Amino acid sequence: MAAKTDDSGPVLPPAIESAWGLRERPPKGPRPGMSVPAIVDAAVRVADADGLAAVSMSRVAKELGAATMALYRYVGSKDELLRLMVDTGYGPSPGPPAPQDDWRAGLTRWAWAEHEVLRQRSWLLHVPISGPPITPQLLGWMEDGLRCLDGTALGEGEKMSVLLLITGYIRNEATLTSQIAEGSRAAGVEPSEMMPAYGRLVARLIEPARFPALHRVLSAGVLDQDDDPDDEFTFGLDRILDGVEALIRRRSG
Amino acid sequence: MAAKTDDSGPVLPPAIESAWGLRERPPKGPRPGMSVPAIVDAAVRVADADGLAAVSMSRVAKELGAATMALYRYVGSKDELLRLMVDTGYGPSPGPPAPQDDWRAGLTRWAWAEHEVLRQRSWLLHVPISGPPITPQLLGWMEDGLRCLDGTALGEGEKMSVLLLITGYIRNEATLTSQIAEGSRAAGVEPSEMMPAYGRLVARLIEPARFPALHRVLSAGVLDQDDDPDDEFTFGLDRILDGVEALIRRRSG
DNA sequence: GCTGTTATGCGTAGACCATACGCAGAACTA
DNA sequence: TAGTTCTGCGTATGGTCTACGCATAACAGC
Repeated sequence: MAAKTDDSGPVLPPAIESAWGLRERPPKGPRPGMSVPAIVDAAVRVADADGLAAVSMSRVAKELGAATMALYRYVGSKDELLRLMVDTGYGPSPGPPAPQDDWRAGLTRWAWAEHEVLRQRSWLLHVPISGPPITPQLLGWMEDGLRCLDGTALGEGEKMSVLLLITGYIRNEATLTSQIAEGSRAAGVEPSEMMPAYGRLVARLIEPARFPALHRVLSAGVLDQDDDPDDEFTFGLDRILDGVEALIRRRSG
Repeated sequence: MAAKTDDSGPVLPPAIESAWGLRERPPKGPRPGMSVPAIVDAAVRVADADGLAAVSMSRVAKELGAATMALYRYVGSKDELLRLMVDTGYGPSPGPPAPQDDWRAGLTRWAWAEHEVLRQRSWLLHVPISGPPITPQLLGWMEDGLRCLDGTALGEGEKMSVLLLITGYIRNEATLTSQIAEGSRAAGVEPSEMMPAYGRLVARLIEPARFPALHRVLSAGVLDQDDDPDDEFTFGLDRILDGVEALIRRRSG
């Protein structure tokens, strides 16, 4: 977590302060042989290649040709490194909404951008997040999302709530999708066969009398057709945006 | 993950089959000194008391007065134990909707039930879930949720999607809430002071010119008032249900 | 240029963790 | 009674994070 408090408020770990550019190198002592960004980049490279589980301090150090313990001069703990990895992994935010976009078009574009990041870097979903965002790029994403709601009749608190709602949805959807992908790889099943296999398994386990609704869903073959995962994403997103739209209309009227 | 496949489809790990009551004790050999449920209960007890991080095989074994390796006669791996812990941790599902409830009232009650479970057992959120539910109680929750949508004009696939949307929202909301609680404990800050402290920290970090929308939210004091977390939950849930309602109306009309 | 201060790189070691393997003995069948 | 099979679990392997302390490098001030 972030934060001990002193008179000037909560205090950031050194490595995160340096991500904000708030830290100058002390004039004395030997020149550092590495840098926080180099370490974070190496860790991200490992995660991209072999998944988050492969990210150990020794593996990252090896990637850099350094000794394990050398890293601890730059990051306070592995948790801190993970936080910085998330910031780098998300990358720069997609930018403010285009001028011609209304709030819905803007948020949709924003949502797809996050969706795309999580699709390409599913290890981001496995990082145990331990608090609200405090790193520069993540706050950039938040800023750009909030801007989409500029000009709506929502209160500031409501804008934040809406954004939380949407980003939560995106993460959740991405988590489910990546679980299917990882599960199919682990079981050696074609990704397209994963949900049908799951459906058959559940059908064998449940008694129709005790699980009538579930049985009906399975009988309808819902899990057998492998529809485009993007359709599923669009479905949920549209439901949520419909709900937000209803709220905005109420506030406007 | 679940599943190797043979002719009869995916196959369950033994301990999970036994959770479905599909396994009789072999007639030979010494009588087992423990049981899968006893192990799972002990693990749940540890998680309830000291969090998921405290759940190690040796700690669970100690809880039972057994040797670490003895557990592996009952569960195939720690992952399997975690899966069973989730099933036990969720507990029995809240039951089918009351007859007088419409879909919205039913789903609202269902959502609050899951919300309550996750509030009391926040370690459930930290279990890395590795696939769709295959344990009895979890499928019971799914069944009861689906039943709330019986009688609506939604297709079976849409019902499932709606349920996924809602349960994802609940988990997400609970995750955020528990992060605040855990963060405040870790930092030694009053829970009610957590978000204000976060607000002050971000306000110090960001330049208003580069983060105008975020700055506006902070200036509005959104994070300073500690509103009832239940209100936040209600807000998001109502947004989503509004969206679902719009869909149902469209399908009906 | 010398000395004191401070930071870096990193080796060692400790405290955990999951779990593969194999053996002794218990409880059943034939 | 002999054979089979399953349980309990001791031992050992290889992995994790990270606390600590030492040698060395680079600067500041005299």
